[in-house]
Amino acid sequence: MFFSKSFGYALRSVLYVSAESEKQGKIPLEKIAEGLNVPRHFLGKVMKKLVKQGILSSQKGPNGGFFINDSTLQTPLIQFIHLTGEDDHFKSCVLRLRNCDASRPCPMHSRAEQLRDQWEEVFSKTLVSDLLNKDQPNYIDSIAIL
Amino acid sequence: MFFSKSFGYALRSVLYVSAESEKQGKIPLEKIAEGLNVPRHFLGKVMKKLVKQGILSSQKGPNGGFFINDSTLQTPLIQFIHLTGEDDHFKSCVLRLRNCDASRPCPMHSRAEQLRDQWEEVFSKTLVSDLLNKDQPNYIDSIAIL
DNA sequence: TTGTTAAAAGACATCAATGTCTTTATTAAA
DNA sequence: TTTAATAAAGACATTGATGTCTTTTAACAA
Repeated sequence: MFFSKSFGYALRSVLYVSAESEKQGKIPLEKIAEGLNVPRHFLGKVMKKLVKQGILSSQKGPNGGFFINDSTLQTPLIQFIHLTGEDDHFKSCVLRLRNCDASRPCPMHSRAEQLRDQWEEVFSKTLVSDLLNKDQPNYIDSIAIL
Repeated sequence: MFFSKSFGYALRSVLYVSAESEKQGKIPLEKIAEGLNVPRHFLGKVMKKLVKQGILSSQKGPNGGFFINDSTLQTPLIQFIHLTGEDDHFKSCVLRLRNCDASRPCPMHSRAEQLRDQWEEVFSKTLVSDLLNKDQPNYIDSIAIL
């Protein structure tokens, strides 16, 4: 029921950049890492994936940094699961049995399947924009402290 | 949405011992490890915890092994979560933020809380006996292959 | 009592996720 | 064109979960 740290870093970073880029333009890694209290270089690797996957854009050089693009706000959360390679959270058996499926269900199969399907639905239908609360004055605080 | 391997080993072992102990008496570690296709010595550590926690009993020496006790079949699945120290699956923030709670919710808080509560309820209400299907002739097969 | 069996315990190995540090590549500004 | 800023990439370290191997402890049987 737990996703990786990388997942959390990725989602929080996108929310951070989305929220901050209204005031400022591009946000450098340094600032994201400080703002979210996250290890800088490790975050760098996560950001790289976000850019490769097209969720964010980046630019090198002076005044460079990360910024949102046309798809950023419409990104469903399940994309962050793909990013961190945790897709099996929605597929694989809770007991980690290989040949557990509808035809050969493990004792937990049906109970777990319902709950997993609900998670998958939430993560497929919820978009980044749904998590952005621009009315909340201290929105950044809600994603800041690790 | 994923629990540890230890969790799976523990639950499957208890189901295995419960099912097998009808025919035979005590089940030695060796046989459980073979029957479930699980690394023997690692399983030994998991079994030790199951005994310490009172979910199973054990006896050393010739004809010894693991066997069920009065509480085994009435054990709720959440006990296996306690065993493997994964309680935070039901408590902690999906984004792993420390100060995320009802008063300072992260953007994922409410969505995740509902789903986590449902998992917790299933794991609290489902007992080992609910997963034992004695009518199914090849019940062991359903928990056997890793 | 002695030997054998099996759980319990401990020491170490492996692996993946995470984290740190350094180097390279690219872009804008001077 | 040179320099500085910044993302990208790579090498290595750390840590916790998992796995293997050996030693110790306890219980039954001969």
